Amino acid sequence: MVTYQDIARHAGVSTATVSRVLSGVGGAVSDDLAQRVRDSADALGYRSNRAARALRRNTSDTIALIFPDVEQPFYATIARQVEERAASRGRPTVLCNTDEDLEREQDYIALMIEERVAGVVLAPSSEDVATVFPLLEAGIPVIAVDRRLDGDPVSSILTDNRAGAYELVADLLRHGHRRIAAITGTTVATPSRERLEGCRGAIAEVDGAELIVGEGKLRDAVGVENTMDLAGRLTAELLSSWADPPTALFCGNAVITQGVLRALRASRRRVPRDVAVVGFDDQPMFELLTPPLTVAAQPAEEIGARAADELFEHITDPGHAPAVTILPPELRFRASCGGRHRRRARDPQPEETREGSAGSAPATRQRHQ
Amino acid sequence: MVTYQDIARHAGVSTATVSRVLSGVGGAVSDDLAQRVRDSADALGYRSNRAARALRRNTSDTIALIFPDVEQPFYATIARQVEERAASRGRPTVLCNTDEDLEREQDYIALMIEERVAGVVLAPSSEDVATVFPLLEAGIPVIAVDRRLDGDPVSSILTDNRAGAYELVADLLRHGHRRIAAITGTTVATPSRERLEGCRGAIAEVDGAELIVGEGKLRDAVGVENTMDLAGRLTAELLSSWADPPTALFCGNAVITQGVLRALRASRRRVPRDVAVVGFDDQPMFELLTPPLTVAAQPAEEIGARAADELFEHITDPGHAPAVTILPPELRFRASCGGRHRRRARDPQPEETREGSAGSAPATRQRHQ
DNA sequence: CTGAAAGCGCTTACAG
DNA sequence: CTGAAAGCGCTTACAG
Repeated sequence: MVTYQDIARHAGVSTATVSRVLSGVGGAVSDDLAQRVRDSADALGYRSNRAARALRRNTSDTIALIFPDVEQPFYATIARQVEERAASRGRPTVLCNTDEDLEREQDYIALMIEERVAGVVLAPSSEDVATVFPLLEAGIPVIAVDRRLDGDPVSSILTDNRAGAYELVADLLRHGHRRIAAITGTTVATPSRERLEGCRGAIAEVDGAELIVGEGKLRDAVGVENTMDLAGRLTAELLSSWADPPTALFCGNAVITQGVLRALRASRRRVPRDVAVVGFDDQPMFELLTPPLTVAAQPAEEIGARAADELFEHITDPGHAPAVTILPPELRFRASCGGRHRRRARDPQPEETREGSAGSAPATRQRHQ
Repeated sequence: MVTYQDIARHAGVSTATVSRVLSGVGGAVSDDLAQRVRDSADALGYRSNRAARALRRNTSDTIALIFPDVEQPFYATIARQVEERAASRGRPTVLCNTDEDLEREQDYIALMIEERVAGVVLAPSSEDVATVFPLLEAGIPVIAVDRRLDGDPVSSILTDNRAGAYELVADLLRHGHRRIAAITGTTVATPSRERLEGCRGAIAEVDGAELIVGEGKLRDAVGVENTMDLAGRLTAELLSSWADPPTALFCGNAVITQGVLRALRASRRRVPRDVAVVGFDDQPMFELLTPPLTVAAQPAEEIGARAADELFEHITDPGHAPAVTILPPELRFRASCGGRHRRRARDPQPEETREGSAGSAPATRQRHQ
């Protein structure tokens, strides 16, 4: 193993000079010496030792991702964006999946502190600020994505969940639906809470409209397959065990949507004839279903890109003030709520797609002092 | 910051004893002292410093994932499995996306060596063994997934690509198709190469059958959206620019399948009436399409689980011999190749699903010395 | 601009 | 079983 010692001897300089040249910090070095150091490093086949650097600097270059589950495409996209930006700066990215388990979240946070990571992109499983205390205490910058924390102690970047859910339910109401069931995940975290608020807001504006909330039942959902199954089971219950079953379903995210659609297929129910369906989150295949699904698409790439950019700003400037960024979802009205877009499956027509943005475009940004 | 020094003073022992107790290695310690050390560590709120440990041991606990793209569900599933198993051992997992770019792959490997990672799970972008030389030279265990390297210098875990592709194309042939186009990604890596071989094998058994290979055009595909677009464009070309266009399409993976289906929808082509489609890889939504899609599903979870288990064995026992594990895909014959399963879209019936395993179940395992 | 030297927090022969 | 002490490969005041 080649060390600074070896390079210093080879180039006839001190290890301090080697460090200044190869790490790029600690002051200027004359062009002459710098070149000699680089040549010696190349000649000897030097490879840096990041552990030694991290020990000395008391921080690594690593960026941590703490998410519920990278198997969910929404988080995979964010992970991809952050990782790409970190890599371009020579920073490794660590991946942690919490499955919405608060204890695992705490364990991962402790582990990341032991790793002295340079920063964390976190989709917290609750809005309890205590979650991030250890990180803030350790002086590690945190950006929340998809979710926020009480009082917004750190920057958050998320979709306008209320607006997206409101528009989806409003579309169901416009199509005449009055009994609408919302199937969402754990309501402890931001998305379910805000999306339900959006649903309720739309419902409240129409006389006789009613929202059936299938919340909570998915609280123990772990993993994509399991979540789909639980969503499907809940769907079956809702549609069969009520004297007056809902005529439309609001699905809280893409995984739930898939579980719901699978359950409807299994019980031979047709969309939208038997029951209308709208969903938060889009997926490439949702457009190819018969009928195509009406959804609110989240700007996942932009959330990831902004999270990375903002995290690097906080790393560079620890005094950087936290801000909450709320990005508008893209409403994609297709044919799954019935009426307007309905057509015979055997006679496909080009689908009308009304695309629009909900919420105050392009983004709401709140600065905190 | 609390260090071993502080704990040693507090407990009235040496730092060597503290290390033996808290790291669990370096020899036995009397119960009495051990308890005092643990109590002191708790009392002082000790947090370990993994950089210091890594520097001293000359290896970190970290497991590295080097994949084309975690946005592809297949890799996300593997990442999830490995990460989960690493976490249960207190090991962080680093995520690297190469986009099949050989230079980025080399850069990531160099970075992982700088990190002194404990092991690597790699889906190499080529079969060139030179890829893993630096890792092997650095004494870092490597497991290849989804792909192999020439001469199999390291353990590999992958699907029986030939068998899966063979069965899919054989089903198309059984349905009377004779001009079949294969749309695959880069052919430098194992999956495309082996899947094409499987296609050719089935074609060769039927007189007058012909395989049109749409390979290579997707070589520069970067990212999920871009790959879908390129696959779609290639589909449009194949179906329109030929005097005698193919009547069936073999899609090399789930991303390509989605791009192909999107292009068929855009050009108002119906499956299987206008063109039959089969795909390697399954997705929850593929079953809900009209008609449901015939696919060869990969055991992604098992690949990830086995990769993790085998990697830990190599870390524990550096002499562990490399082995190639080939897992059978699950053939899911649905209705997208026409005939048998065809039904009117407005009159859904429970679909017949013939599930079977191709290849020599349960797994082929070759030991190398 | 450059170097000598201390030290980051651990681990590990070595001696007892 | 336990401790004194060296040292892993860097970085960084400090002095010149």
